[in-house]
Amino acid sequence: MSKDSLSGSYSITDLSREFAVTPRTLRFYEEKGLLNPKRSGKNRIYSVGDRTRLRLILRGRQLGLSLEESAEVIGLYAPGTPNHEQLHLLLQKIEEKRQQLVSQREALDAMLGDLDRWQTNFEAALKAPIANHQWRQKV
Amino acid sequence: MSKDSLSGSYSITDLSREFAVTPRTLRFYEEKGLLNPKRSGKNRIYSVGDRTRLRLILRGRQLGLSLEESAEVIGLYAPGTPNHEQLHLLLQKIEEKRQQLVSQREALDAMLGDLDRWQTNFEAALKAPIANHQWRQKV
DNA sequence: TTCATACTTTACGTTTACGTAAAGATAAAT
DNA sequence: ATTTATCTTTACGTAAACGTAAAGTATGAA
Repeated sequence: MSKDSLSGSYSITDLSREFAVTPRTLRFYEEKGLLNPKRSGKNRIYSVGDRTRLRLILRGRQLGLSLEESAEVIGLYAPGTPNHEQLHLLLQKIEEKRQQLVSQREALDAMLGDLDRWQTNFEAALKAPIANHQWRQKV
Repeated sequence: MSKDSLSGSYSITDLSREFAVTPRTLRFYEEKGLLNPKRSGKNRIYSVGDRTRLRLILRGRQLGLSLEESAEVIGLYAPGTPNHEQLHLLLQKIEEKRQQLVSQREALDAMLGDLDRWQTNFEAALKAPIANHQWRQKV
C-alpha cells in the first residue's frame, strides 16, 4: 500500500516514515487509544485527521508530556460537539496544562541563561589562559 | 540529624524535604553518580555544593532531561580545573545541549500559542452558545 | 510460481526513574 | 530501659514507551 496523499489516506509506513517513528510506535499509540485509523481488511488506513493527531502527540512528546497527558490535551482538540456543561471542565484542563507549560518554559529560560553565562565564562577562560593578564584592546 | 544550614551541611531528609523528593531519590542519584555526599559514619552529609547540584538535576528533570543528560550538563558545572585541551569539547557539548533546549522552547511556544487560541475559541463558544447571535456591547 | 514487500497479531524483553518493603544500626527522648 | 525517629543497605516491584522476534497473511513483480 503506497502513499495516497491526494485522497488523504496513508499506510502505516507512510506515516512512520514521514514522522520518523516506527510502525510499532503507531500501533502502540492505537493500543493506548490515541489513534483510531480505519481498516482496509486488516490493514490500517490513516486519515488526514489521524495524521494531525499524530503530529500533536509527537509535539507533546518533544515537550516531555506523557502519552496520557497528550491524550488529555488532544482530547480537547477532538472534533464533535462537546456537551455544553463540560466545556468549563475542559477549559479548566486547558488552563492547568497551560500553566504547567508556562512554568516549564520559565525553567527552560533560566537554564538557557545559565548555559549562556557558563559558555561565555569558558570562552573567556580560553582566550585568557593566564590569570592577571592585561587586556589589549582589539584595535 | 537536623538542619545545619549555617555550617552548610544537610541530612538526607533535610534535602528531600526542601526539594520535595524522597530520600530514595537522593540515594538513587548518588547510585548513578550524580551526587557524592560526604559520610559521617554511614550517614550521608550533603554540602552546599551537593545541594546546588541537586537543584540543577531537578531543574533538568523538569525540562524533561534524562538523568544521563543532566549528568552531562552538570558535569560542565563541575569545579576543579579542567585541562585546557578539553575545554573545546566541553564548549561543544554545551552548545549541543543549548540548541536542543532552544528547539524545545520553540515547540513549547508553538503549543502555548495553540492552547491560547483554543482557549479563546472555547470561551467565545461559552459566551455565545447560540449561533448568529448579535453582540451587545458591554457598556 | 516463487520471491520480495508490506502488512498483521501475539508476546516477551528493555530502559528509566524511582517505589516499596525488609531487616538492622544508632541516637535522642521519655 | 524502652520507645521513637532517623538513618543505613539490599533487593524485588512497577509504570511508561516502546524494541524485537516469531509466525502468519496478502499482493505484486520476475
